[in-house]
Amino acid sequence: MSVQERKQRERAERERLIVATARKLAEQQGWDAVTTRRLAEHIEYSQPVLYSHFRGKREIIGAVALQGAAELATAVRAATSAADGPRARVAALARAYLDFAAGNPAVYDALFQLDGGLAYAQEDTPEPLKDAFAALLETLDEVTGDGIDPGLFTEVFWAALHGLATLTRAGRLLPEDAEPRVELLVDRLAVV
Amino acid sequence: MSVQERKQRERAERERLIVATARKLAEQQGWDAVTTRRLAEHIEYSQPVLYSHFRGKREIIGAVALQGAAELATAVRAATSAADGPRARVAALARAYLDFAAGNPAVYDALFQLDGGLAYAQEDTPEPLKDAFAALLETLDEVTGDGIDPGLFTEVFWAALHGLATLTRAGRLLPEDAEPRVELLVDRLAVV
DNA sequence: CTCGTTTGTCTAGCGGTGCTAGGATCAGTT
DNA sequence: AACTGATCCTAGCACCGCTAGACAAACGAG
Repeated sequence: MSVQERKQRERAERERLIVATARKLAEQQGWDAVTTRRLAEHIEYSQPVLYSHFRGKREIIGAVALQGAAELATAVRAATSAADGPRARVAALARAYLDFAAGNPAVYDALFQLDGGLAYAQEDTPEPLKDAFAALLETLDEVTGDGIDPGLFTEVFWAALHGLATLTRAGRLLPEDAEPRVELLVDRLAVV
Repeated sequence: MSVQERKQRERAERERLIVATARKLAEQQGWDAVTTRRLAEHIEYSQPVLYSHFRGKREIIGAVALQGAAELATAVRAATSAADGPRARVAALARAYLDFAAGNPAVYDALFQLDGGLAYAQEDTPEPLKDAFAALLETLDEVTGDGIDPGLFTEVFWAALHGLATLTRAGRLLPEDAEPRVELLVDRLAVV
């Protein structure tokens, strides 16, 4: 019995190692550099071992994405809870979101840019993803305005943030004007 | 002399064929299906011929992107010029943009999602890209509001549209509520 | 303690990718 | 008619995600 437990623990530990290594590698050199061969070499196992933990590369990306969703939710909640007043909370949320995207580009890609095989906006959406959306909604609910569904408003606000994050990171927007963009977005979208 | 001209014409024709085929293939089966081998087979030449026209796959994607930018600009201008009043023009712009993204997903990917090796937001940004941005700015300029730089406002509005487009296409947002989202976005962001 | 059995891991290989070197072929010129 | 240069293709490189099958280590039973 205890033998099985030890083995299970070791397996779980190795799985964590795989995800952490994939994430580190992606953060350092981009997801293109995260090949199954390189990943296997870094964890000091052979390639097929990866497939005893995950169905394929997609699932590994998905695992990193779920980690990222949890961290994003935490970051957003930490930022909003430290701000006073609805306007300040929304601005803090926006900055926290964009900072997360800029600070963890590979994780953000895993979440929203790459195919991690995760279901979104559905019943079987994994909990961390729902919770990240909930973290946004908690604060944005305050500034939704009359007659508007808070969920819909959150979607729109989120889309705007996502657009800013991705266009900036892809070089389509210059990062210098990030702050005035946030100010404008918050001033217009949020009903205070 | 005339011989050289004919050859040049034929070369240009073949280049158009490459881009058109890449685009069609991408639109039908996604960019993943656009491999140099498949593309070469479709144009009935061998693989290396592609490399006598383009540096690599990136540049082919870039060529499709430039085509798309021109069409996007045209679509936006057509939609806005058919609408009466600033509010209606902005709403028409938003719908035209999102329709374009939904109707030409592969082209939209080439433009904003994939690496086509194009420069953005810089001096040497290709003309079609600048012009597509200009097409947005022309209409959004009217509803920017006092004290705000129209360019900055256009960036923010564009980012919001881009977010809606990409999140919807990736299954992160359900397409059913597209219209109310547009309404909300226009009502809040545009100063009429 | 020894012997099957099960479990785990690795080596080797499949079909695919983007890209390129080098030889063959064909057109235009003299 | 022979040369020359442009043009194109065959073949191959190193890499990709993924998997079959051989092998070894660890386990439980007698």
